[in-house]
Amino acid sequence: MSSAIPGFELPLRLLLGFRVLIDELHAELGRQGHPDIRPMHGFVMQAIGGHGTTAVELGRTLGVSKQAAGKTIDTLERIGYVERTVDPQDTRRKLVRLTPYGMDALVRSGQIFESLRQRWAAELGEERLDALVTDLRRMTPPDMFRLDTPGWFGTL
Amino acid sequence: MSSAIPGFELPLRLLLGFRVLIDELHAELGRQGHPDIRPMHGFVMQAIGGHGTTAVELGRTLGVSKQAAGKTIDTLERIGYVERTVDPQDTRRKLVRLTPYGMDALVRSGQIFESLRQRWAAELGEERLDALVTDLRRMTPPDMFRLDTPGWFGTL
DNA sequence: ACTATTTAGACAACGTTGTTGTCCATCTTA
DNA sequence: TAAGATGGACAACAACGTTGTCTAAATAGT
Repeated sequence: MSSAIPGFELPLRLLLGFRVLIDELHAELGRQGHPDIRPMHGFVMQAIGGHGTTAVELGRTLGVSKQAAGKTIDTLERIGYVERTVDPQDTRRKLVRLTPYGMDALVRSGQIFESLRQRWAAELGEERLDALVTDLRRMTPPDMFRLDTPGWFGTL
Repeated sequence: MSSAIPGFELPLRLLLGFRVLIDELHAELGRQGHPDIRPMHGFVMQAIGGHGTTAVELGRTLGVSKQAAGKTIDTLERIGYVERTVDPQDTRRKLVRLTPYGMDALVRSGQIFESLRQRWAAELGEERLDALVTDLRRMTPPDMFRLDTPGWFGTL
């Protein structure tokens, strides 16, 4: 299309593919009782994981400051996806844990992603989809959790 | 790794692949005389294209408000990548055009993307890379220029 | 031709999310 | 026990998005 130079297409298609999956995820999450969740939140909850974390730790995982992580936690707490509890071992720390509602969103996200993957497999064939993921795995860093994308794009 | 559910990997790898390419692009652009350019700017300049545009038109292309497009143009103007000229046909309109410096960045971006693509081809094989792009083209919308990604991610 | 509507752009106010700097309480270490 | 490191909160600021309002200019309708 408008980009005559073929090199432009590779990054754009990667981004578009990501967008399509995320948009479909959130459309479906909205139908399944999670209308307020935003793309970023899924990443953050994935980073929080099942065993909980702290603001500082979360900031490190996401590649943002502890203050930014704290604000995101504030938001997720406000809409009911996480809760803060004190750490009896270390009174300074506040453990951030997913609420049952948050766990529900995370589980559903996994299921929806799974069904989206199956849709891609039905369209492309399991073999080619495997090849695609395998090739991407080969060209990308091994630690999937460099999720500092919010902010990485967009800031001057 | 941490995501036990395989469906999570597909979107993350797509995003990671995009990130790797964009990060390498900007590292190289920095070396080639464009240290101040940001990921978003490449997209915007690509959207502006060779024949110029206006703030309203640019906003529509990028999927943001005309005010947001105007602010981005302000920034690009300040750092010397675009210039505004009046439209003699319509005195209300201000045509936004790439400066020679901006054109240089766009041309270099194309060349760098091209060499990155070649690196991927060397690693994966031309055939598999073609298959990857072909498959992504199949699963993504045809209009590559829905570049409203700045803001789409990240906002509550 | 005159008026009414639409359109382009500028300006202001505001919300969100990131940053850095500062401060205090608490844990760790020497 | 004293000194340093760490977790978290608070404030100030910057970047970038939004909506609303306003003016000037082009276009449409009568």
